[in-house]
Amino acid sequence: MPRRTKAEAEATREALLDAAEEVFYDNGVARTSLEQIARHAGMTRGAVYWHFKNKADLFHALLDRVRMPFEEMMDEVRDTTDVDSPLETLRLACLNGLTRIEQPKSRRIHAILLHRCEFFSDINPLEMQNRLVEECQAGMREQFRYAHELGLLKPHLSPDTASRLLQATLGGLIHDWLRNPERFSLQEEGREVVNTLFRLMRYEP
Amino acid sequence: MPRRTKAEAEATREALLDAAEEVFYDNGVARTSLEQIARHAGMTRGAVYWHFKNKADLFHALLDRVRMPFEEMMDEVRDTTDVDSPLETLRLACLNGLTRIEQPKSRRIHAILLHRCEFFSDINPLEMQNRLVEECQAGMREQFRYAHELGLLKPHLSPDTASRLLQATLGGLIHDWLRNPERFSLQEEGREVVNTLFRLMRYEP
DNA sequence: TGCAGTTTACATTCATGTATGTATGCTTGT
DNA sequence: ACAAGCATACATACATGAATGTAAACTGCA
Repeated sequence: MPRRTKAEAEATREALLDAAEEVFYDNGVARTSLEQIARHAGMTRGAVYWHFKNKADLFHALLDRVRMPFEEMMDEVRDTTDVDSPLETLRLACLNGLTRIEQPKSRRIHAILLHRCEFFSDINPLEMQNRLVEECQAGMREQFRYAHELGLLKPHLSPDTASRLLQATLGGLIHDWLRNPERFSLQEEGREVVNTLFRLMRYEP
Repeated sequence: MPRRTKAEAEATREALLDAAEEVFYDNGVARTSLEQIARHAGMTRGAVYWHFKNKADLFHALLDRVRMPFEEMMDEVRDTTDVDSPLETLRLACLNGLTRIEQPKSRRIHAILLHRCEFFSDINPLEMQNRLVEECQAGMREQFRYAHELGLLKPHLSPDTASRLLQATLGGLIHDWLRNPERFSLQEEGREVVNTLFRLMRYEP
């Protein structure tokens, strides 16, 4: 019995994406068939092929639902708090990122992108990861340069190295946690690591 | 034309593993068929099925060729240099690790494990990664505790946090680099990041 | 000659894409 | 206002190709 109205159709589209997200997360992208996804959403493959061109198209649609650019996170911090130090803004944005990635939806998507998909058809997850990372890196470097000009960084700590260090640490933290969320708490140990790193980088006479 | 002697058979086994390594690296594990691997080694699937039970078995054999435990790296450093500070030993071991992972063989295997395989049949790459990481983490924590007792760590920097920080940074660095080795040099920027982190953690009156 | 090593041939499974069927909603002419 | 006709939103059926595993045939050393 087909859904008819526009709203209902949109609902099944979302249901299919939700289903894909869960099944991808549980079984990996390569191992899940469109049949599995459809069944998990209470539909058949016909519905999938109606809403999406193919598996790759569905995958793109999945990622589009959760993308959160770095710059927006910085802006968000600046809007909601009144710190004027770039280092503090950056630190809060990082903590913010950790919190976001704990949300089930965001967490599943990132886990899929990082650990549960290889390249297939026209999709290269490594390129996607790279885009995210480089964008993030650029934003961080800008803040660190600003902090450097203000003399807020430890002497002999170049903005470039600082941004690479933070980038690596954050990336590693998220990788590790997504790989096994039970191993440690992002909100406790994770924040502690980030705060510690900033404390080490900040110049205090 | 079948290979006959034991040595020749062993050679084709290695050739098959080499082929698998390359094709897995280029196309991902899921997307490569045993046929592709065999052809790439100048053989047919029959040879593969003679030497390995199936794809999963071949995959295990691949990983077994390059495993390098953390403890051994620490021992290696202690043997070849004469530093008595745990922090220095640790730092050198890390730099050592960066150098090792640049070797084509090691680099390909790790890239496959981190970025080019999802779970399939009885294989769960995430578990394998976890084993490596936890083992490494335990070793680092031990060294940091020792350094802490000797008063070598910055005040307010707990050994646990320090080890988590280093672990995350190293992991992130390696992830980032393996994802796109052209983006930066492990030997230059990578070492610089590690050295900087140790400089920040070390206590110097 | 027997057997380790390798090829070839074959049966099976399974996912994909597409074509077709169909029921419902929407629109338009009157 | 209300059918007729068309578009939408699916389900079903089928054709295809690709990968797997296995069994049987082959080949040359021992």
